[in-house]
Amino acid sequence: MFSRSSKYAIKGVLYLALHASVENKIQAKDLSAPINAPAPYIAKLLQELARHNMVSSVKGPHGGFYLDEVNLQMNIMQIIEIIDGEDKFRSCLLSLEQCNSENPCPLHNLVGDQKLGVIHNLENTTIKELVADVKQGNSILPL
Amino acid sequence: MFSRSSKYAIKGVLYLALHASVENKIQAKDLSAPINAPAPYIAKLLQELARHNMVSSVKGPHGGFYLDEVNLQMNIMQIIEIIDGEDKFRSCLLSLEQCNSENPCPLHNLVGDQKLGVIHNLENTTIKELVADVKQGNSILPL
DNA sequence: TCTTAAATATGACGAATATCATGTTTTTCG
DNA sequence: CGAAAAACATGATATTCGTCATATTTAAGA
Repeated sequence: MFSRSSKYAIKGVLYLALHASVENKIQAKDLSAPINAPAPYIAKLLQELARHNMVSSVKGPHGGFYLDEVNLQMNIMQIIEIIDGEDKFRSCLLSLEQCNSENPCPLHNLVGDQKLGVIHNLENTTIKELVADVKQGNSILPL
Repeated sequence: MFSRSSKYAIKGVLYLALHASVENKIQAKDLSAPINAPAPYIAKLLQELARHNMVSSVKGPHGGFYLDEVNLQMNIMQIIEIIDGEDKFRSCLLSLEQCNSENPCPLHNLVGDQKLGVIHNLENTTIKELVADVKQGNSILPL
C-alpha cells in the first residue's frame, strides 16, 4: 500500500516525535535500530524530509533531527507525498485516465468511498495527535 | 495501491468477462490494445491466471482466453493474491510484526476500518457482478 | 499426418526502487 | 583557529519489478 521508503519515513517521523526534542536531538544512525531500517537509507530520507520542512535538523556536534511545533502539525499524507510523489494515492485504482465519479471504473464504486475516507484521515490527523495516541497507550510503535 | 501487474491482470480479466466466451475466445495479442498493456506481458499474466483457474484457455488454432461460469464467480482479491501474493494487502501498513487489532500501530486506528471494508468488498463481489455493472452502464471499462 | 496457430515455459533484458559509499559543509568545543 | 561531529549532497551498486524474446507443447484443419 505504501512504498518501503514511505514506511521508513513515517516510522522515523513518529519515532522522532515521540523521543526527540530540541534539547534531545537524535542522529540518523541512532534511528536505524529502533525503526528497523538501514542507517544510510533513513539518513537520506530524513534529509529529504528536512528539505521539505517535515522535520527539523541541525548540523555539527550535538546535532541531529527532531520535530518542532510546526513539524508536529504536519500529517502522514504530507510524508507520503514528499517521498512517493503527489498522485500515487489519489489516482484511479486501475490507472484509467477517464475514470472519475461520473464515469467510474468497475472498482471505483467498490472501494471509492473507503479510499476517500483513508485519504481524509491521513490528511486530517497531525503527527502530534498520532503521538498522543501512543502516549496514551491507544497504539504502539515497535519495530 | 495495486501493482501494475495486478492492474493489467484485473483489466484483462474484466475485458475477457465482457467480450469473450467459449465461442468467441480472445488471444493475448488482441488484449494488448484495448487494455493498454504490452502484449507479451499480458500474455504472461494470463498464463499465470490460467494456471490458477482464474481464466480458461485453449491452445492451438482458434484458441485463446475466456471466462467460464466458474471463472465468473471469482473475485478481484483472488486476482491480486495470484499476481502480488497473499499478504500484500492484509499486512500492517507499516509492516510491523507486532501490530494487530489489540496492539494497533498508530496508523491502524486511522485507516483500519476502511482497509477492512476494501478487503471485504474486493472479496465479496464476483467478476460477474462487476461486469453486470458495466453492462448496465453503472461503470465503464476503457483503457 | 503434416502444417499452422495458438498457449505455455523459461529466461534475458531494462528500468525503477532500495541500499550503500564517499566527499563536502556546517557547527561546536577545546 | 583547528579538530571533530554531525547533516548534507551526490553518485555507485544491488535488488526487485516490469518488459521482451525464444523455444516448446498442444490442438485444429487440410
